[in-house]
Amino acid sequence: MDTTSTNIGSAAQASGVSAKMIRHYEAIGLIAKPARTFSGYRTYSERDVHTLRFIKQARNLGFSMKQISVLLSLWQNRTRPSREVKSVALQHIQELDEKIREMQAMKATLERLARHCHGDERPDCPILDGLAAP
Amino acid sequence: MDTTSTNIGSAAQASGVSAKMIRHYEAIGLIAKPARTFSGYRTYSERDVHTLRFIKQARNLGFSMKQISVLLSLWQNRTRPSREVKSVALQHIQELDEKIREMQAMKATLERLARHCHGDERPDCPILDGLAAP
DNA sequence: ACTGGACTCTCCTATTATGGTAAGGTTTAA
DNA sequence: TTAAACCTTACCATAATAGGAGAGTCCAGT
Repeated sequence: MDTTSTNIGSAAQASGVSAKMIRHYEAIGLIAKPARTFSGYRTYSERDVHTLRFIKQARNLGFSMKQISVLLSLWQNRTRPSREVKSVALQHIQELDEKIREMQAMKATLERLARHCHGDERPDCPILDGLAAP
Repeated sequence: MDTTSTNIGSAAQASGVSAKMIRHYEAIGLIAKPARTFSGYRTYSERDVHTLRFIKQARNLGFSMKQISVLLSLWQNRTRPSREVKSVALQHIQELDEKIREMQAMKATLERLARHCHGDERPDCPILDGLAAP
């Protein structure tokens, strides 16, 4: 293996994607099957590692694998219209926003219930009452 | 089956928990095994339906099944200290808060990237650049 | 040259909560 | 009586990640 090619362990180290997940991404077709050494070890070029880092960054921003699949092909397409990239991003922003709002609503309800709960030895509890209410 | 006992379909209807999930909750031991008719149909009392509604409400507030399991036994324990209920609730609020913050951070980053993306026919795209950056 | 430890391979299992399907038995209303 | 609508169990699937088992490989130190 030359200097510009590494095995899965150091590709994982360098990209922040676990070896386990690299194999998984290969299995689901997100990334291409890498070359193998004579003995069957996967080998990754710096370009491959870069791709993995791209995936990792996208995961860190909460994109789904499907979205990442789209982003990857746009990234690798030199003639993409940036409109398409932006569309994926905006859609994800909207999804995030919805989830954030849902969770904020849950949190607000819970805080209201918790505020009225003594939180001591006594058994009466507005939180349970709230959950049991119709 | 008398008037105070229903089959799984109407218990689902009345509680908002799908029949599928009712069976599942039984399988994982969250709820007790219900009585059965001679022919094997599950029968649910109003109390059972009330329990299912409790579970549904807790799910709506984002509690995990494990947390709901705890909440259920506290609910059914007349001598519970409300402190314990409040503790579960506060923990969940904290979890929600963490997730909300994570998603807000993602959203902020994405919005920053998207703001600088033309979103037209041209291929250059700060969003992809951001994802590809080290 | 040998050996042990670190690495890799594939395959299987689990997670969380939910939905679907299939094949078969039951109840109910017309 | 029969057809629709219900119920039963037993599978499989989802999304993304992690863990382990058992077997093979690579390398550094002896």
